[in-house]
Amino acid sequence: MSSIKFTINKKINDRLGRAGVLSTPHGDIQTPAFVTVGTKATVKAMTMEQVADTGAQVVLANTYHLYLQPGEEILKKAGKLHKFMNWNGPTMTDSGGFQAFSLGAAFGEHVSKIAKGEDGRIAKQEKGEEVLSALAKVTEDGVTFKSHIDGSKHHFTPERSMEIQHNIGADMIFAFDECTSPQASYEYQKEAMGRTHRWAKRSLARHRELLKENGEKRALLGIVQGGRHEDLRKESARIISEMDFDGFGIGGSFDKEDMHTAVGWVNSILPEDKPRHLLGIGEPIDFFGGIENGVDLFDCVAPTRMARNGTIHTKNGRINVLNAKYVNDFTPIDSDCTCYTCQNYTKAYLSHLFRAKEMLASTLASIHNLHFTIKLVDDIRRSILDENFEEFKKEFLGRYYGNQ
RNA sequence: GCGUCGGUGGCGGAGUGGUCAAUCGCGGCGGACUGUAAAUCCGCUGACUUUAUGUCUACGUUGGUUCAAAUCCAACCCGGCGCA
Repeated sequence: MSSIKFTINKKINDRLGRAGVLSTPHGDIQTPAFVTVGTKATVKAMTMEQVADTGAQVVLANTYHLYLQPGEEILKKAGKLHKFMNWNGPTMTDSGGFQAFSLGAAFGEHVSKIAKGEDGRIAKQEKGEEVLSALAKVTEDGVTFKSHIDGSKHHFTPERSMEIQHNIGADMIFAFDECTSPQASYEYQKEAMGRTHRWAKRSLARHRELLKENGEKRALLGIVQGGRHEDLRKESARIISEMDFDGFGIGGSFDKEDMHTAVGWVNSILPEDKPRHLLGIGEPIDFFGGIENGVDLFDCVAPTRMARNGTIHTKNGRINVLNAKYVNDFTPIDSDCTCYTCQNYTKAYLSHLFRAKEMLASTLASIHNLHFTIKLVDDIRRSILDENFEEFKKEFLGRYYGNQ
């Protein structure tokens, strides 16, 4: 029996989208929901009380980072992730599979998992070139990482990822997968996808053994890959669906233009009664496209990373508070926003903090962006329940992107 | 007053006869960021325009040496330090 339970309360007419509740051992998540990223068991620049105040329901940490520092034994001794980081709500961990990409093909390159326009350069991995700077190397057995902290070598296998994730102790964990570059060829995407499927099976097997051994409650989500190719995405969705996962992640690379179409291919195949998590996606426009195509959970570093770099969301689009025009702007970021930052501080003050390189700048901006993002997904959820998703989508997108 | 060192772009500071509108850092202006290698990274930053292997004005001031000076010489102005 699964340790999580997913209930659908309402669907969008003629679409894959739905609003529901995902019950975990540490509480319920109203879906669709944005999952706050706290990679190293901390949401950068914020205390967990501040994270909770933004409306966050669930936090996701990373296996690779916590394995390197402070190490799984410390997490275990601390009483697992929840206790260690002082977060009593639901948690997730990513498997380390994304680092096969970010420390591998993407290392030292200006490549994101989202390809924009005709970004069709050939990836190094398919030219057979050893990338001198790469810190990750993929084989059938797993991924060998060179620590970005001290250069030491570490080998991750699906089995090892499961062991570490059980030691970290999140409520929902992910199968070990390979995230590929959008620049990779069809052949490479196919090869990597096959490997991810074999790793999914191994992850599931080891996860089951560990559940028996430790008697704990933990859900495992399998990950669909296949890049931007329809046949691969559908094949992956079919194969991963056939395995007995508690839920699903949709990972890998996309073209910005047809990301949501690709998500739709996958979600029309995945079983309807289990939750789906679109990995690493989180710009405002993406939530609408993802949700109407059947996504229940999103996680993304964008809100907090952009905040630390001075880019802030407003209902009228994003702004860079470092721009000269905000030096003398004594109004809040967003007059309607109910977050702590908007209730108490002005753009001029944030501008000053960023220019002076004061760390409070990161904190205040993160509070706002996180609140904005979480609330946006929550508003979409409400619009599904109120049966006015389309109106809300049109209104929000018109205002947010219309002024750009 | 004498001696001595020094005066370079918004600031700090390279350069010590030609390839110098002048390394670099800071500051300024703008951009990027999508399962966090990230409080990071990338442009631009004398003026003008047809934004170019383009024109012009620039290295305290004035004059000189030289084919050629930010770089050498002289005087002057200003600043630091030392001695009176």
